[in-house]
Amino acid sequence: MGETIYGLKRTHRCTEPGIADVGKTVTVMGWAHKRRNLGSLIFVALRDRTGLLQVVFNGTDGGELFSKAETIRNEYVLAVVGEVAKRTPENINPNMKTGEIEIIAKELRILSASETPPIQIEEDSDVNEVIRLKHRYLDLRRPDMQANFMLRHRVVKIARDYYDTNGFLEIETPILVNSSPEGARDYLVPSRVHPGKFYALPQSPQLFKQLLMVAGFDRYMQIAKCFRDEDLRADRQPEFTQIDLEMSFVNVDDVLSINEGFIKKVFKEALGVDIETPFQRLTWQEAMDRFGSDKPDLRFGMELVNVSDLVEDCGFKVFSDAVKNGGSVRAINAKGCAKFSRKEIDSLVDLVKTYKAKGMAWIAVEENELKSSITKFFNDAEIKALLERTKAEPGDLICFVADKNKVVYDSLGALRLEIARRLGLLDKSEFRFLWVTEFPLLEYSEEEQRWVAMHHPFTSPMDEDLQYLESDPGRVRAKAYDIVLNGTELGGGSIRIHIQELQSRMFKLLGFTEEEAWAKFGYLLEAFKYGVPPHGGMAYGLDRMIMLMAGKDSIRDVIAFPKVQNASDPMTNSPGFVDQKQLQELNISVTVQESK
RNA sequence: GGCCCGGUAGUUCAGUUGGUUAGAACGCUAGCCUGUCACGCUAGAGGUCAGGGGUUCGAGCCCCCUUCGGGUCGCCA
Repeated sequence: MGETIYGLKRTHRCTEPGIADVGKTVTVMGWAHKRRNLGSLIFVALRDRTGLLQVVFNGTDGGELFSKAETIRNEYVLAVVGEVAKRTPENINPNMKTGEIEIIAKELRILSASETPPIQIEEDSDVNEVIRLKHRYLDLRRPDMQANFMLRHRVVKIARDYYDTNGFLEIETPILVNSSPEGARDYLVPSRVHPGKFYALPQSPQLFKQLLMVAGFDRYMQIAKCFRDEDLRADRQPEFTQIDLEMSFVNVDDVLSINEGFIKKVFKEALGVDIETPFQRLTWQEAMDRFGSDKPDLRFGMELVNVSDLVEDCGFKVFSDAVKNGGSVRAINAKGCAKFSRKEIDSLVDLVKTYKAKGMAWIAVEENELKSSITKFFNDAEIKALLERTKAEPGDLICFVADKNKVVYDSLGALRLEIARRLGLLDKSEFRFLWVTEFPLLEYSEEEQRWVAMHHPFTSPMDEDLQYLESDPGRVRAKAYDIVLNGTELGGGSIRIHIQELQSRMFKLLGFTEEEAWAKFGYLLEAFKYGVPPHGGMAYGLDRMIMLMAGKDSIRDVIAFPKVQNASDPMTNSPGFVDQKQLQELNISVTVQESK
C-alpha cells in the first residue's frame, strides 16, 4: 500500500513551521510517530529527523479525509497538506519544539504503510542490541540515534574546515594495499588477475601519507576508513574511521598545538563546550607511575603510590620478594572505601587477578582500628610509614599489589578505574584531555624473542636517546604521543624517521634483514633516496571521539551499521559463503564448507 | 583461545524450596470517546520459556552439551 507523491512538494521539515507561519498552508512529510484517536478527532504526531509536529484530523470536516486518517498506524509514511494553526493556550505542549502550533489537515496521502515494527521508535530505548541491529533502519529512526549521526556529520565537517583553514589538503589513499608484516591482522582480498596473490585492506594510511609528504604536499588530512581483523570490543570495530593527518617540517610541539586547536574548535562548535589549551602533558613513564596506565583518566585522583622502599626488607615475603626481583609494591588509596564488604573487596581481588596479579593486599582504615589480612606481617613503624605514604585517613581502603612493574601498573590502573566507577566519580559531561608523550620506542616480545616497535617501525627515536639504540634499546624513547580523553585513547601519532640510515638501523633492530626490509617496504626506502622532509602526524579514532562526545558507552551507537562481537552483521548476515564459481575465478579453494 | 554475565509474549521484565491453566507493563487488534500529547475506558489476540539431552512422579527453575549475544584478558605496531 502506498500512494504517489505526484503533485506534492514538501515545503517544511516537521519542526520548521512556527508561530510566524500561522494561517499558511504547508506540505509536510514524515513518519506517523504516534496517533491519538479521540473518536471524531485524531491527532497524529508526524516525525522526521528534525523532530515532531502535531497534525489534526477533524471528524466534522468531512468523511473521506477522516476515514483515511483512521487507518493511519505507527510508522506509516504520510504527506499532509494543511494549515498552520495556533494552539489555544491550554493546549500548548511546552515539551515540543512545535508545541505552540499544529497542522489542520486538508489533504492526506499515505505514501507507505508499515507493519507493526518489532521495536518501538522512542528515545533511550533499552532493546536488546541484536534486535536493534537486525532492524538497524528502525533503530536509526530513534531520535537519540539520529542525534548521534548529526553530531558525527558536524564533527567531520568541522574537521575538514579546520584542517583546510590550516593548509591541509584532503587526499585519498588506496583501500587495496599490500599486507603489512607487523601490527594487526589484515583483511585479505584475493586478486583475480594475479592468481594466488592478495591485496590487504589498510590498517591505516600510514605509509601512503608519508609518501605524500615525500611528494611535497606539506600538509595532508583524510577521513580514512581503516580495517583490522582483530577481536572486537565496545570501542573496537573491524572497520572504523580515522581523522588522519600528516605534516612536513614539524616537530612534536607543532603537531600537538595544531591539534589542540582542532579539539578546542570541534568541542566548542559541535557541543558548546570550552576546552582549555594547551592540554596537560605527561610522559609515558609519569603516566604509568602515577596512574598505572598510558591512557589515564584524569577526572579523579586516587593516584598510585610506590611503597617499594618501605617494604623492601619487611617480613612479608610477597612484598619484599617483589622488590628484590626487580618489581615493585604500589598502592592506591581508595578514599572512603573502608566500608566495602568482604564480598566487594573479593571482587576487586578477582579484578586484579585478570591482569596477572597473584593477589591484592588491603588495609581498611577504620576510626580506631585497622582491618586487614596483612598487618600481622608488619611492625607498628612499618604500618605507620605505609599509612603516611598513602595519606590514609579513617574510612580509607588501601589496596596493594606487588609484582613485576607491568603487572602492578596494569592491575592497579584497572583497579583505580573500577573503584571510580563504583564511587560514581566518572562524569560524562566532563572532558579531560591530555597528551601522553615520550613512549618507549620498543618493547621486548617474549613470544617473538625480539624487540618490536611499540608504535610502528617508522617512528623516530628521541634525539637524546639515539646513542642507546643498539646498546640499550629498551631505554630509547620515541617522538610519539597519544591524545587521551577521559581514559580513552582518542588518537596517537609520532614524528617519523626521515633519514634512510636511521630507518635501516631501526629495521636491523627489529630483526629485519636488509633484504626483508626492502621486500616489505622497498617503495618507502626507495622514496627516501629522493629528498624527504622531516614529517610527522597523527590519527584520531573518529568513532571513539563521537562516542565520548555523545556520552555513549559503545562506538556501535555512532556507527550506522556496525558488526557484533564475532565480527558479523546480524542484518545482512555478512560475512557469507560465496559461489564455487567465484572461488574458481580467484583460484581459491576453501577447506571449510557451509554446514547443511 | 581463556574467564565472567545473559537469552521467558512483538518489546522490557517478573516468575517463591522444582508443583494446577507461565504473569505484568508497553505495543498490537476491536469497540466507545471532540483537545489529546505517556490520551482515557472496555474487551481481545499474542508463548517451541534460545535449541538439544539428562535428573525427577513432575523442569521456565537443577545438571550437561550446543547456539546466539554482551563484557573482558590475550590480541589490537
